[in-house]
Amino acid sequence: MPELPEVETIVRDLAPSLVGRSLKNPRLFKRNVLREVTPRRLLGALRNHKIVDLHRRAKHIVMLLDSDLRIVIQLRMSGTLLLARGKPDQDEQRYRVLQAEIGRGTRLVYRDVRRLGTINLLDEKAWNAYTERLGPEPLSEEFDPDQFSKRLRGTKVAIKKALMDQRRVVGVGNIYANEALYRARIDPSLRTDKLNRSAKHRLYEEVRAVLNEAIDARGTTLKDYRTGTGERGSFQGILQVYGRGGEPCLACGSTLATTHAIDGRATTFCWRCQGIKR
DNA sequence: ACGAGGTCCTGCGAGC
DNA sequence: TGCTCGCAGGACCTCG
Repeated sequence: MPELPEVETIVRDLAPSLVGRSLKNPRLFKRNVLREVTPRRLLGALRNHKIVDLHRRAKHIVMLLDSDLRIVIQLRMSGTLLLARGKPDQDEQRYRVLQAEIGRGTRLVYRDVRRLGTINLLDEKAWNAYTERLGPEPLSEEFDPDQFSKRLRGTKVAIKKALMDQRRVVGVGNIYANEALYRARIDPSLRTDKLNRSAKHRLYEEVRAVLNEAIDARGTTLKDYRTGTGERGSFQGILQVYGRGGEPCLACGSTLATTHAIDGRATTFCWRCQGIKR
């Protein structure tokens, strides 16, 4: 679930407690989230190095250590990284994947119900090679409508699928793709090469607006997502289309529809506002 | 270059 | 109550 706003919220919450610190007693409970790295190497890196920076790139949490190594966490569907104190509750015990102590009775916990998330340990070269394949950050200052337009070139896939393609632009997943397309009044199934200049410009604006608003609301909690301090986000109460199939459109009152025709993912839209032929 | 579909996982609600 | 099925925020792969 976590998309850009959720990952950004977690990183902002955790950075003050983690940067400049080293972790103690790291423990790995489930090993199938590890990709290229072995448990031994991961735990060794956590044990022996201070955290010098924590930031977000795309939907990844990047923890830079005081070597050229970084621990890269991709939360995917149900991963969450948070600080916990006191006795771990049942859920934590059941779903924790990795944890480490940061002192004063506080621990850093990576929990993941479905364990589709991934943890990697990459040196600078491997990280650069990886991140170069990803698209630009939609909230960066350099990201302008022109760059967005260029990124959408050369494909006939549905605009919703292109928007979620992390090689074109990063950070947008199913929830915010639905929201941005609705807000920009664009048919999610429209071929990307058929979007006119004005539609692309509206989409650019709405992608940025919805991501910023979701960050302000500390993310969308449908089920598993928690902020870095273990709380629920609040954007789920502000969603206009996602999860509202069968309910009235907030703008025109038409009944919102849900389809799985685009890439097999739930797409909810308004026939009238998004100009879709029945 | 594209769409379709499978894969990694567990939980949950619907339907019987 | 208990079962089976399909679906859930993501990203990767193969096949035709």
